[in-house]
Amino acid sequence: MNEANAERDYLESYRPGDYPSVALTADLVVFAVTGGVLRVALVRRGAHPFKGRLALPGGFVGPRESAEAAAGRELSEETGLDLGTLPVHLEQLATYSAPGRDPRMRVVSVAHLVLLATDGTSLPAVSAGTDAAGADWYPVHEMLAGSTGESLAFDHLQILAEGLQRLAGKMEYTTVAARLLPGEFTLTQLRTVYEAVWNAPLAAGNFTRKMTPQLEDTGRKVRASTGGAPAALFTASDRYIYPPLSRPGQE
Amino acid sequence: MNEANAERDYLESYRPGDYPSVALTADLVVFAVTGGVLRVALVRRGAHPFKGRLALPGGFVGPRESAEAAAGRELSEETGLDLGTLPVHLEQLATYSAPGRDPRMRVVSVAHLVLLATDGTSLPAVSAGTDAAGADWYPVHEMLAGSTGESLAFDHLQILAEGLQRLAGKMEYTTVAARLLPGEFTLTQLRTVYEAVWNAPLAAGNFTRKMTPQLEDTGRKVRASTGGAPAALFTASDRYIYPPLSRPGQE
DNA sequence: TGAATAGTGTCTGTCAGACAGTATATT
DNA sequence: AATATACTGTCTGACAGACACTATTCA
Repeated sequence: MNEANAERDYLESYRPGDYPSVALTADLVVFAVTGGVLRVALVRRGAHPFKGRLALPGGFVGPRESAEAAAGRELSEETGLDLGTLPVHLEQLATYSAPGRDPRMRVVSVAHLVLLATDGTSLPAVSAGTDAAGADWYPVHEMLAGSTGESLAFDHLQILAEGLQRLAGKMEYTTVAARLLPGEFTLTQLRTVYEAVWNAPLAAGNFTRKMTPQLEDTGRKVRASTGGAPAALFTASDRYIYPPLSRPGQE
Repeated sequence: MNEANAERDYLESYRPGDYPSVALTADLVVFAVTGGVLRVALVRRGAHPFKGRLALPGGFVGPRESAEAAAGRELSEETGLDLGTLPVHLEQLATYSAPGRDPRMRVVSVAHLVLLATDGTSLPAVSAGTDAAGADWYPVHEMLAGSTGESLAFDHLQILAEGLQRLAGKMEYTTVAARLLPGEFTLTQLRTVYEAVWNAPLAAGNFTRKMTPQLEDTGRKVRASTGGAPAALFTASDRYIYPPLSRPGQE
């Protein structure tokens, strides 16, 4: 009997044993920037445990899908956004598996970072999914500073903090911040995103000088509406910035 | 009935439903540097599927432990090393959940990055665990270049590649490379680690100048054994290097 | 003394940070 | 004209890269 036959016979005779099994969920840290403020989509829990508390949107990973696929599916179910049409950035953050993190049962969560493109003024409506009494956008830095009076369910505050850390760090050496803006944007819009995520002001002139060679110039300019020179429109391809941007207050 | 009672009653009446469940494993990317070469611990599979192929060590996550705890447990079971005594670096890498990645059943793997401290010349013995016909150390860059003639089981080649990428990247802005060395080490030893991981030579003089202020000087010097000036001994506390080191060939 | 290694000094080009100055638009 | 915004120019200090040089050990 050759190896291929041995392998096929093995697979046919195999019966899953009593391996420890866990329920797997995909949780979402969905970021968007409006009004110069970084915001995260949170749902108000309508059921126990943590009834009435805010939580990250998420749901169970199906038996025939990856965690990433589940995250994308949850995103469209909760927000009505379609990953296929919109250029939505989705990446895996980390997995949270501490025993007892969900008082009901053994739940392991694969957290994902999602960046929604907005024009900087309006936010897509988030709809409450199952088990949720409502959903809305909340300012990230205020949530983490605890100045909103709201606390998050489960270990979701930690997940939110690590999501922000990932985004803020990645913006130093990539152009991923552009995923929070429409396909074409001005340098001022991009700088606003950086300032919202880093929660620190940046010098406009130096930002232009550093960022311009990292972007594609469309050659067109935006119609100036507020008085002032018309700004050039850029597009971004995901690329590495080298040497990286320096973040104020990091040292 | 108040909220606390409602929550308690809910938990008591709760019965786990038919949520999709998965088997969860913790896989290990264990790195060590000897002879100026970055090596990874791999086991030879003794059972189907992928019998005879090399694979990352790992095992199931128990019902009452986190993925990190399982990774530490597997590490001592497979290598005989104790996380409690040795300063072993362990961090989560990523979670791999593609359906069909294990032909037997639904298995989701939380991969972990482990850095073992060595003196640069000898390697700790790795013992084969259950289901393994053997275990040994293999050169990472050769494995990834495919020049060893060995191929890895499952999606472990991708996990290995992402483990190397994480380590190489983190070494730019932290002193984590010191976790691959004993508690006290010389700048030449540390530079050797950088060169092994980055697979590129570094200018010794400039490396010293950049690295020295990031480390703690013990004030003592190593006994020179090869002829040459005695090198100063340093220790490292995990800290951020700002601005980061620049990696040759990154641009 | 010669070889090998550790560490410092020096020069140059690049770039970040600060900020002034210029250009182009709206009102 | 006044004002607001976009962008460029300029200066300075810091630092990376290259490399020469000195210092300290072993054989």
